[in-house]
Amino acid sequence: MPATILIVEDEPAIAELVALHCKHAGYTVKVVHAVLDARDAVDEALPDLIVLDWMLPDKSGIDFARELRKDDRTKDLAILMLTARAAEDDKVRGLEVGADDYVTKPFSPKELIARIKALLRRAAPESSDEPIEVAGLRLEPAAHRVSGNGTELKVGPTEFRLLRFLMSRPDRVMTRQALLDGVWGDHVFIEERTVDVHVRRLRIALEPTGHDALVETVRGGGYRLRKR
Amino acid sequence: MPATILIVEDEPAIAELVALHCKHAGYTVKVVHAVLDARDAVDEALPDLIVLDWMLPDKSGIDFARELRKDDRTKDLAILMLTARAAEDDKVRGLEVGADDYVTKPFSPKELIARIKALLRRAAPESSDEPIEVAGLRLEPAAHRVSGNGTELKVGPTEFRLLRFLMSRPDRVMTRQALLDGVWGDHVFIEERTVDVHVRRLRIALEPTGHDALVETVRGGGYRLRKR
DNA sequence: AATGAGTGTCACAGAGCCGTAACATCATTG
DNA sequence: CAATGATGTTACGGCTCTGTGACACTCATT
Repeated sequence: MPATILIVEDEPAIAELVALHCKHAGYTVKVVHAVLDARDAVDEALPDLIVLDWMLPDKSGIDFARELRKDDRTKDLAILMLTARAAEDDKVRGLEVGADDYVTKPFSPKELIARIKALLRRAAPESSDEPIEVAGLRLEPAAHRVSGNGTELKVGPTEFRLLRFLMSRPDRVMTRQALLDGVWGDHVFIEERTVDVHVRRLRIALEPTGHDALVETVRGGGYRLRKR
Repeated sequence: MPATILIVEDEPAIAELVALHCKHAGYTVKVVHAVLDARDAVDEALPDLIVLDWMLPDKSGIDFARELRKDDRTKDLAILMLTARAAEDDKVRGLEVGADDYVTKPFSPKELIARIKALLRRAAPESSDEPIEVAGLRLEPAAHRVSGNGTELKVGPTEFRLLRFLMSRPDRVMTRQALLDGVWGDHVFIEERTVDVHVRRLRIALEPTGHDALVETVRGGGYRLRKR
């Protein structure tokens, strides 16, 4: 049975574009243009995923996302936020208000669908604030703290996000592009080689643990965090 | 396997600039100056990506993009739109109907190439990421890792692809040409004997498993991976 | 203004990988 | 058994990729 997607988007052109691609991808689609209508739609039939614009006529998409997170019924609803480019990445990342993912406008339809699919596939939200433990490392998002084998590690901001991203998918080879997308955000123009430098900085930061080669290089592929 | 890029741009100076940078980045380039010519070019040889100017003499680039999206053959074609700065972001955002990304003029060549690279990478098809197990070997595409009887094996990039290809069709005799096509890609000019060398390297890589003759030679035929 | 941390980019060197040639060995055929 | 062709094995030059240190720039704090 096809998943249903609720699109909350003011601008008709974008709403139509998104709806078109979702339909084409085989999903059932419902479009509303304001938060008020969105509430009704959610009450009426719980969708599997909400594509939510950041800027809406009656209320901020963020507020609506917060609101959804508070309600038990919609607490685990997958939310994909649409943001304007002006809304800087850091801002968005800093405000992480419960959206499971976000896409900046203008977006590629292909990318949008890919992210929707990804969200629907994994029920578990990845940006949880729960501590992660992998390979003897412990990362606490809330406290912004990393420790390995009991000792606390000094990890810079970028390295922290990099490590978090790697730990969220241990044992999996991440291409430099994937890391750029996941750690720095899409639509950012940074040399791929820059990833190498931050990987080095991360490795140095992880040295006090004693374990070396926690972050492995896959030649021609990217990097991978050892699971154990 | 260089990707081919079709540039649809009226202004000669810009067309040349873009073409130059694309060529320099190793892509095959074709330049046309109007939508009419672009249609022919697409019909003749499907490009991997189109750099499309917003303003064209005979027809709007947007209309052409819409047109491309409707055709099944070109539905998933990567489109990078070039827009004048005058066309303000909001306008672009609103009207954006199928371009995968866009760059405003004047643009930095670096950014342009970065975006092109990103688009082409994203367009690359992802083959199944499920682990394969054959003859005591376990190959995990996502982790880019091979293990035999519990021990991890050190396998180079080409050998990895070779093994993956063989494991995906166990017990089946693969000619050297089939291996070249499947592992190296079609239309690659490489000596068939090179396959032999990589098969040897693969055999060496698989030695730690204890089992020998996992990769069998079929005289006059090619190679085959034993199923068990 | 000075300082220091954080970041992105670059250049260089070394390591690893690749395709090929050349020679050795094996299988098949007569 | 000799001849012939196919395959195994090794070595090597060239090239790509990665590690690493240095540097400039920004931003916040002093």
